Parts: sequence; structure tokens; C-alpha cells
Amino acid sequence: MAANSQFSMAVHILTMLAKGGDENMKSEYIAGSVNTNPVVIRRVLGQLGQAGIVSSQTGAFGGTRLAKQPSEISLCEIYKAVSCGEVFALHSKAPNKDCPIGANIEAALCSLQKEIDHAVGDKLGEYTLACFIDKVCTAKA
Amino acid sequence: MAANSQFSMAVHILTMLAKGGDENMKSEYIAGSVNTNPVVIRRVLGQLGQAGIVSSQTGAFGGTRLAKQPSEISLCEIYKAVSCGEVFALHSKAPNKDCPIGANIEAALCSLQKEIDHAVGDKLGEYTLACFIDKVCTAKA
DNA sequence: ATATCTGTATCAAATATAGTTACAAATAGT
DNA sequence: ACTATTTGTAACTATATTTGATACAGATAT
Repeated sequence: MAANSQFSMAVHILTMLAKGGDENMKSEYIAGSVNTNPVVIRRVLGQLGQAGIVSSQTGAFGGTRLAKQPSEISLCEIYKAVSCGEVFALHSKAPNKDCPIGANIEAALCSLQKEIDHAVGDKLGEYTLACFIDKVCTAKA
Repeated sequence: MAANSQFSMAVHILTMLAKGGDENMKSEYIAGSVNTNPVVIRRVLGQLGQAGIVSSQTGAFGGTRLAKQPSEISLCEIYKAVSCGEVFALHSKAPNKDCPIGANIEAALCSLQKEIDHAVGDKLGEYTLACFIDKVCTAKA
């Protein structure tokens, strides 16, 4: 379980919240659909809350709801809210600076990394949560 | 050290091999520039070999060299050779099929996943190893 | 034959995710 | 004020992956 499925979970959670409208939804209820523990849901909700995508209330009859309309939430902002945003990692240990290639390759890789990550953001930005929910629903029909 | 830096390593290794021309290069020499263990290098070289990007020889005076010209090696094929090729993972446990959203969201996420992964492949495909090496060298100047 | 180098198996250490339990803090309703 | 409920978060375990290291069989040039 090392591959990062938090984006998938986040989209699932937000799809549920969108269906729930303006009412507070409990983490336990969402957990039932995602098939996991409520705490796992609350952890993801915490990140989505910090990003201003959802809004939560503690206490009795508390829960979480969307902070914006589904048509105003892009998949890009969901991705950025819950992931490190890097498609590939740079060297875990710095290369040998005494080698001309080792000394200069990190900067070139970093520039490439930014470009790839930007391309992912752009592609995800083409979709909103509302778009995505349409896809889920047409599949159902 | 859980983030996957194999693509960065692979590009580094191939940059070294390109500079080495037609001669066999030892894993130990490459490891000196990447600043890691020769076995780590040989593992990545094994994947690049299976993809037909490099060619290795065992025995005395053995080593590895490029199997194609740097201008004929795209960064996309390097990426595919050494990574799982998925920007984000699907649910680790299958969602609840009794929930209409849980039952249909996996297909929609899978379709989105393919589209994003494809976008990354396309973007990486815009560059060849030769292009990348130019970037490393101009940075040096 | 001998020395050298790859290929690969195996093991350990570090790190990340997922899942679980437990509990403090907040809040609605009585 | 009291109670029941729900979030937020800390702490812990299990699992998986990556990286790194040691060891050795097999191949090959001299």
C-alpha cells in the first residue's frame, strides 16, 4: 500500500459531498462508500479543508460540506491539496559534484520536473468536480 | 526514501553513457557520478536493457553502452522503462459496490488516470536524450 | 587459467501509506 | 448545565517500496 491513492480518495469524497448538497455529511458515512476507516476520511478532509475546498463543523450534527460549487472546484486544486505534486523525484542523494555531469544534472532535472508537474496540473485543470461527476453518472446510466 | 527517483537516475546514467560514446562503461564508474552503489546502477541498467535502450556485456572489459543514438531516445521511453507510469493510484481497497457512487467511480477514475498518464508521456516525448544533454551542458557554460 | 565485470539473490534500513484505537475539544438539543 | 455526537489529532501497528549493501554464479578478454 505504498502507491498514493489519496487523490482518488479525495475525488471520491468530494463526489459524495456534492451529492449531499448543503447538508453536513459525517466521515463515517463517507467511509462506508470508500470502504475504509472514518479517520482516513477525516485526514483527507483536513487537507481539503486547508485548501478551502470543504468546510467542517465539529460537535453534534456536525460534519463536512463543500465550500464551493462543484463547477468551481478544479481537479487540479484537489490534486495539489492532497499530493506532493511531483511526478518523479530528484536524486535521493546529491550526485558527485566533481563530475561535470553530476554537478549540473540536478538543475536540468529540476527544470524538467517542474515542466512535467505543470503539464499534469494543466491537464487536471481542464476538469472540474462537476465534469467528473457527470462522467460517474453517465457510466451509471 | 520512498519517492521514486529511478527516472532521475536513469537519465543521469544515460547522460553518462552518451558522453562515453561507443565504449563500454562500468557500473562502478557510473556509480561514482551518481553517488550510489554499483548494484543500484546495474538494476536500473537492467530495466533500460530490457527496453532496448542500452546494451551490456559481461566479463572482463565488459560494461554498458547506448543501444541507440541519444537523438533517437525519447525521455518518454526512459520513463516507461523505469517507472510504473502512474501519476496517481486508484483505490487500494475496492469501494462499496452497494453505493451508486462507489460502484461507478473506479471506472471514471481509471479513465482519468489514463488521460493524465498519457499527458505526461506526451510531454516527456517532446524531449530526446540529446535535447536533455544540451540543457545540462549549456547550464555548465 | 586468471582477472574482471555483469546479473541477480538476499538482507537491512529508512520512509510512506493505510488502517486502527483513543481521547480532547466543540457543538446542538434537552 | 448536562448529554450525546462528531471532528481533529496523536499514537501505534502493519505493509509495501525504495535505497543501499554483501555475496556469488556466470560470462569473457587476455
